[in-house]
Amino acid sequence: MARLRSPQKRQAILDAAALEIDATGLGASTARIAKRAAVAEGTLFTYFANKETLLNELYLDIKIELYRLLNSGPSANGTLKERTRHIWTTFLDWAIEFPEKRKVSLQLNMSDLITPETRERVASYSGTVAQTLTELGQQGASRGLPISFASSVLAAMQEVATDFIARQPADRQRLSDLAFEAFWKAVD
Amino acid sequence: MARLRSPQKRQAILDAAALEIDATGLGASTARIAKRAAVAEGTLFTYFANKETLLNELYLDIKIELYRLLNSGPSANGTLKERTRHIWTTFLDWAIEFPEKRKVSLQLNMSDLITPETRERVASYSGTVAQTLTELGQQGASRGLPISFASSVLAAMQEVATDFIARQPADRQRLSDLAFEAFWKAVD
Amino acid sequence: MARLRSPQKRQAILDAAALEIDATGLGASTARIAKRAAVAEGTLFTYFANKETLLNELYLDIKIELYRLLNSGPSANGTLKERTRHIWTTFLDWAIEFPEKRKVSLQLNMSDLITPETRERVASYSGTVAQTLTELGQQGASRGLPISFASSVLAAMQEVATDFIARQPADRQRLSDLAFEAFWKAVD
Amino acid sequence: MARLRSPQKRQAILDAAALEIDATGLGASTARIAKRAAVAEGTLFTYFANKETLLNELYLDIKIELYRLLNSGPSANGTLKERTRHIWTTFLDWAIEFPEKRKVSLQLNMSDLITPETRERVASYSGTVAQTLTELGQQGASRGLPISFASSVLAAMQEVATDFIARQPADRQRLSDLAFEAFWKAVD
DNA sequence: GATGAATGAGGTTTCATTCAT
DNA sequence: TATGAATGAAACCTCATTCAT
Repeated sequence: MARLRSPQKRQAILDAAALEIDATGLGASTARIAKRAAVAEGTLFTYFANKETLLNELYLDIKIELYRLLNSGPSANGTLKERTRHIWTTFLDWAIEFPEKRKVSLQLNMSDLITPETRERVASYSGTVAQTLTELGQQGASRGLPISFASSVLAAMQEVATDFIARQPADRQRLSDLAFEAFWKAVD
Repeated sequence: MARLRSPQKRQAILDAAALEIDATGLGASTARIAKRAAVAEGTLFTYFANKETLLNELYLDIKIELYRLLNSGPSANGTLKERTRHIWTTFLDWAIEFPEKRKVSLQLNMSDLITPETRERVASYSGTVAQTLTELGQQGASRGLPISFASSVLAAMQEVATDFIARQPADRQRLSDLAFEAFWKAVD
Repeated sequence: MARLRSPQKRQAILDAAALEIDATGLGASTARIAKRAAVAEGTLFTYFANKETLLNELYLDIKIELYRLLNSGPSANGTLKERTRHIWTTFLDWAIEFPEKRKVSLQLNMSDLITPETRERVASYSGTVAQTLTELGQQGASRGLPISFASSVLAAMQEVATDFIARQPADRQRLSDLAFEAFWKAVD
Repeated sequence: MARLRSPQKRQAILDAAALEIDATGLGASTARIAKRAAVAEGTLFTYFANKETLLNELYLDIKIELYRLLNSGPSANGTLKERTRHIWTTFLDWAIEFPEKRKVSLQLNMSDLITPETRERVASYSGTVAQTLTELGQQGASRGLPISFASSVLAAMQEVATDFIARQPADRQRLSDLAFEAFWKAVD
């Protein structure tokens, strides 16, 4: 048997890519990513066929991690508001802890690089969160609006809240609470 | 920089840049931008010192145009809700009419290319809109939140609404109305 | 007006390509070709869109020059044998004088790089030579063989003769004469 | 080099190399050759010290096989024409049956990769064919020409005939006969 | 001022070869 | 011996910018 492909090395490349893209944008060079991951330039391409694939895998990796967090905890139990609140809090915790992942995810999402196939793969990891978001879209206030409208508003307001908390970390709890209540009034 | 020969040529380059960036991202080459603007590659650099400057000027140009629209109409009169509604509608009209400008503005805003100076210059064009947004941030529901929170929520929900209208243009009026009311509940 | 693209520079690149390919094969790098032509690496690509195009243009360039030589002189006059003999001699002179062009032409012809379009363009330069070769293919000895058979034999024997003359340059005239007579017996 | 484990594996690599070079030229990568041979990338280098060695061995392998065929059959008996005709037919059969080997052999022969040592080793396998070719070169028509001239013409015309037969396989026998007679007139 | 050819650094990717397993 | 991950030089090509015309 030859050397095995190392999951750690793969992850190191993904992590390096996130940091590098955070620092310099989607134009971040594969050479710099490899260097930051402490592998040779060519090694990157034994783990990812090309840069586009690397970026898609990075997006998937980030989203899977986020969904795993969102789907943990007291999932199916609780009222809709409680479950939505859990999503809200979990997302904010993640976004504050890993600002580079959040930023990279947004940039990749906005770019034309993410393939429909990757989006499908991402969706397959949504788990019980999807059910909560669907319920959210069927509430009274969303009458006449597409089902996914409420979850889009949730995502948008999470981003807003994250931005403000990042600027005023000391007020984290209060900002999170107030922003969530504002959100809830919009969709309830 | 001396006074420039042809304002039309300058604007042609900015317009071409917006279209090209919309099509291929911030990595759009100056050569392609020049070609689309029907000027020589070198000419671009007589109007803009370098690519970064071009992108900053493009951002400024887009924002100025948007602010000009937002500040037109029955500005100071009317209730806060009416004035906010005017902003909402005007933005959506603009975003639907010029999707490439909206997209480019978002991409530039998220990138690290826009300098603090540019942001200041942008702010200097905000006009009476700023007053309305300030009032919005001082309303009851925003108690305890930063003043700019409400306007950030406004911007975020405008984006969400634009996305949904872009996908269902036939429902434009209804989606706009319902989304605005949802927004208003959040901040009122 | 800006600087004009220089035909000399273009030709310098083609010449450098021929020498470089002669020395190291079709894998000759564009960097080395550019260096030998005394232009920057990037300059090569302002004259030729890519390496494949460069090689096709090189093939065309070589063939055009050869056809120009073959079509000069007392073309339409003389017997078929005299005209064929003119082709024979002219080719040998060229092949001995420019061995690298001959070799590169053979290598390119054998590779899969030359497009049908290039071959058509080459054919359009064949001029009166084509008429002579056609007549050659219609002679008695070629009965039952494709028309182009005789000209293929001519080309093949020219190559053989060139090889021997290259190894025994002192016997040039005699080898050429004897080889031509051998050829003529084959097709007459 | 010690005795090699598996002659089959060695031959599989050589066969794969021929096919791969036929498909993509001398630039064919060792990785693809190994893959086609169903061995690991590194294994290729346990059988051949490096790529250049592999190509030399491939050339030798092809030539040995061809000489083995040419030297089979009613070798020493028969007239010179009959023996030459045997070479002619045998070569054509081989070239039509293994077009990729013929093409690769030509490409390698023209490249600068084949060492003098390899050419010597090839020559050592020529067997009784060498005698026939020598006799051919001593015939009347070749007076004044190098001894090897006739055999070079033979090889050249075999190539021409092969090309035409490849394009008109239905006329194989007739084309072969006529072309051989044309050849014979040249050297007899 | 306008042009676009010229530049060479830097981008992505391939590749022959090595070497840990 | 066999494997295939690891390597980094080198390949082709793009690009922002300069500058001769």
